[in-house]
Amino acid sequence: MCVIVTTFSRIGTSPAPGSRRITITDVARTAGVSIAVVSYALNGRPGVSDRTRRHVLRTAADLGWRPSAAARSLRSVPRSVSVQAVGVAAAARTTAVALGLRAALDDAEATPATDVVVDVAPDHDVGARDLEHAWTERRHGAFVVTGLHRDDPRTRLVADHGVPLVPLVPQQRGGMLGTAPGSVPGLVWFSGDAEERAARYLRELGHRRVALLVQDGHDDPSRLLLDALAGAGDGAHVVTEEIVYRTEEDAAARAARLLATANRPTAVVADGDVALLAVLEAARQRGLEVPWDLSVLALEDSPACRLVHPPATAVARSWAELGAAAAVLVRPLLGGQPPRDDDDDAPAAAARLVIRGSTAPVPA
Amino acid sequence: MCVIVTTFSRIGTSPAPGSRRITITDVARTAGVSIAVVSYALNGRPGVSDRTRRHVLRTAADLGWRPSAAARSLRSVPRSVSVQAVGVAAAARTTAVALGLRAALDDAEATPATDVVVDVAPDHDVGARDLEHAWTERRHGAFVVTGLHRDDPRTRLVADHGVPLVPLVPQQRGGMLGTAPGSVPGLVWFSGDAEERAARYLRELGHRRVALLVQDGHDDPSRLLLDALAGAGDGAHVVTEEIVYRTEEDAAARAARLLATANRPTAVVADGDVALLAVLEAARQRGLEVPWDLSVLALEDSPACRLVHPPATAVARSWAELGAAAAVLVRPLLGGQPPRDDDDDAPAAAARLVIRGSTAPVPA
DNA sequence: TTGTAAGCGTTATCAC
DNA sequence: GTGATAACGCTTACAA
Repeated sequence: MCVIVTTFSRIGTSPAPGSRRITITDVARTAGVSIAVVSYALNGRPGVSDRTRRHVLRTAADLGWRPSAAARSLRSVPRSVSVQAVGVAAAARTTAVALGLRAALDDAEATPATDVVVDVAPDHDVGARDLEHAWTERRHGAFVVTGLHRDDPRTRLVADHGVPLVPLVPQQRGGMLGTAPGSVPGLVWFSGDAEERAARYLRELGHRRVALLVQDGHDDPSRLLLDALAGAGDGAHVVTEEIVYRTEEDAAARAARLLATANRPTAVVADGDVALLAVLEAARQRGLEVPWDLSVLALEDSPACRLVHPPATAVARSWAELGAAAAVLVRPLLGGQPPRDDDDDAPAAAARLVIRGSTAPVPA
Repeated sequence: MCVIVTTFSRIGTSPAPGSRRITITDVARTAGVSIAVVSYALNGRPGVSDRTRRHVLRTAADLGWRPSAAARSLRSVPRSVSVQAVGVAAAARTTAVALGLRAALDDAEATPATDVVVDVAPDHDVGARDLEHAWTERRHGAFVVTGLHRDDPRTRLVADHGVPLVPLVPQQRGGMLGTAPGSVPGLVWFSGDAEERAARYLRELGHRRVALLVQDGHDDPSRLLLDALAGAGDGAHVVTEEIVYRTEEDAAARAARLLATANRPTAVVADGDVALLAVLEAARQRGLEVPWDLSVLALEDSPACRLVHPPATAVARSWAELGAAAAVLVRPLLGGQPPRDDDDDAPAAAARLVIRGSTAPVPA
């Protein structure tokens, strides 16, 4: 990034702590050119002879020059991206997005390196405030958000403050967000119809009473699933029930209560590891054997899905892949260009249904 | 933060996207004072009359002024902290640290708000490079790291580049890091002797063959536990075995193999959710009943520990609390002061052993 | 108590 | 192709 540092001249040359920064002025003086030339050379801009450019690059590397993020941001769009995580529950997902994004951005031969950071907010409202502040303070050049839901306070930011938002939505296009009034430009979404396939799969297995166990305040690919379950096809009516939990204790309690009801669901959809484990434990307590007495389907694949018994059928979304796809939208924003408006070729990552052992036909 | 914005005058006044930033110059002009006065007033510095200060604050709020992070960082230490997460596995923990830290930093009446971000690196080496770059580019004022292990490349950064590091170590003081050659100043650690208590507990239950299932490349509170298990007390010798896994598949395979051995351990210590679930499933497969046939102890409490059956005995560390404790060391760094050297009153958070149903005496 | 002005390290616009 | 030089928004001596 920035400069391919031929580091041999710096071996053991630990810059005395507290010593003055090395600036392009130093590089210019050492190289015997003006700072303008150094700037051009360092940024790979035309207008410098190749000889000079090489010389400058060499000098900068020898001196151990590194750009000052602050000075740079003072004039142009900051070369950093913030990915927002709302709540600890979203940590793993957001981390994956950040890793995918940084890998994709690094790929580019683009000289100036970009920094990808995660902003972690306790809830959606604080998250919205975070974004507004970070943007008005010009801390980052682009803001990636996940877990947008209908009426998410963060949606308004793009209209109200012009925040360069890149929303990642866990659903295929045409979902609620694409058509909502506060529609946001520059969406990135998952391709494929994993939720619909999951719904069809459950229907085909004969399930007619399905419950969803979802965490409070979370985005709802669950809604897509509900719609798909309800939206007939073969005419058979599916009774659905959405159960919202807050803590894992709560999840356990609700799962237990759910399975204790007279006509309990024949299938339960869990929105994450917590819900999954809660359902499995509730089933065990009541002596229900998964999948024969109860089918369980997870809406987010994870190591836990693969480790529990039986391994859980799950919708697998590669958040890292989605983060990488987001790079296409992030890059122009960092270049100071306006967000793309043509949804048509919005980048996407594939979501798919992974069938494992936790789902089976309804017992006869 | 910064200013208590009496927002009534901004209702509906969405600053036209693309409009020029509001700077202290604007505030100064509107308020009819010089920019120096505005700066002093805004930063709560002495040298401004109360009347003027209120007037300036009021004007800034009315105008919707927000500081420019870049311009500020250009002269002083950036008012932002980076918390580094190495790998997705550390995501939840790091997120908790960040939340705790930001809560603690917000608490302070300190006028200038601080931004806490998470830097997520795929591995320790990239993490070290990240830190070096972020520091030489002066992106943040302080860097919090967790999961330091012996010979961690990041340890050298403080000596080599003067990086203002605040390491969080998951052990009580006097552990390996405190005495290692590359000793780092300004540690924050957990108080209490949870690992030793865990070891003592297992010994008291009669366990003499204990295995540890730990992820590759992770920090080792496990080592503390091993030492404590080995370090006698009652003379009885405890045979320990450390098993390192990489992926969750690997964990499952190794757990299965471990329990299939002739004289399998009577207790297994898992370093996280993945290891815990792997062991539980391996036990189930072999028809071993936890805790009667096998005791399981987790080295990191989590929702999963509370949801599995039986609920897992675990060492509970409040990473959020530790993050909050770190604020004490972070604050002076953001003020441009040198790191504290007196380990003596290093802040700490409590780690404790939570005994649940997954551990029991060795069968007679 | 307030104002003026010199930086901070870049980028960008000019002349040369 | 290259070199001065003016921004960028803020902090901080120092002068008034």
